[in-house]
Amino acid sequence: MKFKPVKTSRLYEEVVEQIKDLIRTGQIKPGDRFPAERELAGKIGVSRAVLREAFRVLESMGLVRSKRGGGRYLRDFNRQNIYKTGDVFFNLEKAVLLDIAEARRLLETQIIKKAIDEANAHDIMAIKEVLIAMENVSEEKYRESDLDLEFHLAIASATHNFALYDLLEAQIHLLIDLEQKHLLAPERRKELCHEHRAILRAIKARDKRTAEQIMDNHLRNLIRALIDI
Amino acid sequence: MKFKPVKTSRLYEEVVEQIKDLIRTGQIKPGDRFPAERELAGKIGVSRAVLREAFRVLESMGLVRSKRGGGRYLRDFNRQNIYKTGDVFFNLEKAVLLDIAEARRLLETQIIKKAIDEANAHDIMAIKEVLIAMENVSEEKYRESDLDLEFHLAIASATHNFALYDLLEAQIHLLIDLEQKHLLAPERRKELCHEHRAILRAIKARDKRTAEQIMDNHLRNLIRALIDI
DNA sequence: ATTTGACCGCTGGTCAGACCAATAAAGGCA
DNA sequence: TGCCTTTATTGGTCTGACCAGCGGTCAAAT
Repeated sequence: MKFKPVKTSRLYEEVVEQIKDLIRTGQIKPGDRFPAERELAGKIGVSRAVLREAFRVLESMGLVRSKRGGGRYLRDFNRQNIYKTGDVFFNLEKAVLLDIAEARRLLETQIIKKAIDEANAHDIMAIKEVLIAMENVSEEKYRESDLDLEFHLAIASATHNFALYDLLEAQIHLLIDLEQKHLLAPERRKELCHEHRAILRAIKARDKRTAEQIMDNHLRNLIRALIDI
Repeated sequence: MKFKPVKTSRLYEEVVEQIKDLIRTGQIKPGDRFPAERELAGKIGVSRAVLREAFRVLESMGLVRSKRGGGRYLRDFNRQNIYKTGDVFFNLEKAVLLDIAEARRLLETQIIKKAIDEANAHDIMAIKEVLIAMENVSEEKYRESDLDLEFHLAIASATHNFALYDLLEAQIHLLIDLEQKHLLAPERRKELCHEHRAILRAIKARDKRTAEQIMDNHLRNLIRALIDI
């Protein structure tokens, strides 16, 4: 039996999203001042307390600066740690995405080598399972799931270094909507499976050079596709 | 003239810190329930509103789970993205620190190569300036500043890829108290300058192999020191 | 004896209104 | 013109109130 996710009943979360939308859509730009607390609360239709809770969260993410007596301002967050800001940037500029994808490529070429050093039979089995699932699952289910990403994370997991895992996870998270768009074409899926299989083979053979090379190429393809979008 | 950090005039921030302390010191362990809102507010001596703002922040970091009618619980955050949880873990276990340091090593060996590809004269000058400052600054000022870290960040900056920069910055931030402890011995400082100078030389010569090798060794030293602690 | 359902006390969620403190702009004075 | 005072505005905090979900109690129904 499967049930649907229950709706979140937290007002402040919704408010956070609304404010993030203001930022995303550029209705408020870095340096701009937000409407006064009381006014904004009235417009959104929540109490001051709820609005403040929302702003606290944004504040702790470094997006907003509050000045008593002054007002609230959107900080200049572009040149700021994107990994804390999180999912504000749903539509990152292309140049930023390219940077992230490139960083991921460099990261994963290291991860695959480390994984080959550290992986045990159990790890390899886990990777294999993800791959098999990806090869055999129905078109529809594939579209719903992140099997491609899971494959990469399974490898990161095999490093037995959770810092590397977290790093890659954060990286992938920022690229996720992109992947969804690009990686789901049926013919691309076949290619992916092919490349994944080759990677797994190299891992099994403990062949670092080959594995690194395939992984590197694998991710360069992603970057190339990104450029074409 | 240097001044001490100004005391934060935000109550909720202080409360966040207090709660983090509860977590750090293990007075509250994953799965445990927090005291009821009203009770806790009374004990800390703040209003409910302030306490709630603090919990919102912790909640948005994934540390706490609130259940209406149930209570607030500390989540099981060890197996969770450490880069969002941030500075909760001031005293990370050694194994975790080793993971982070290792991840940093792998990251920086990539960064240095990328930097050599992308650095322009201005970037190199910036790196050089940090190095010179580190060589000439007085013992006392050195102890106060993060010149060693700045050197590494200057290199990351030379990649012209801000994702890489952010990644390294986050990584370093997690190790910062460690560095402070270890890197400040006067004799170690000389070594560091020596190694840094060699790195800069390799960058100028666009010699990737040498640069990578020195950097790798540089960071392996850090890891070794970590093990000895 | 077991199930059902109403009830009650606890918890977090939300609200409205009040006052304080820092800020910035308007106004007054030299 | 330039400095100082005043004042309206803004965020910061507190209080007390009520709502809504959760879990246990306990009696009525089966």
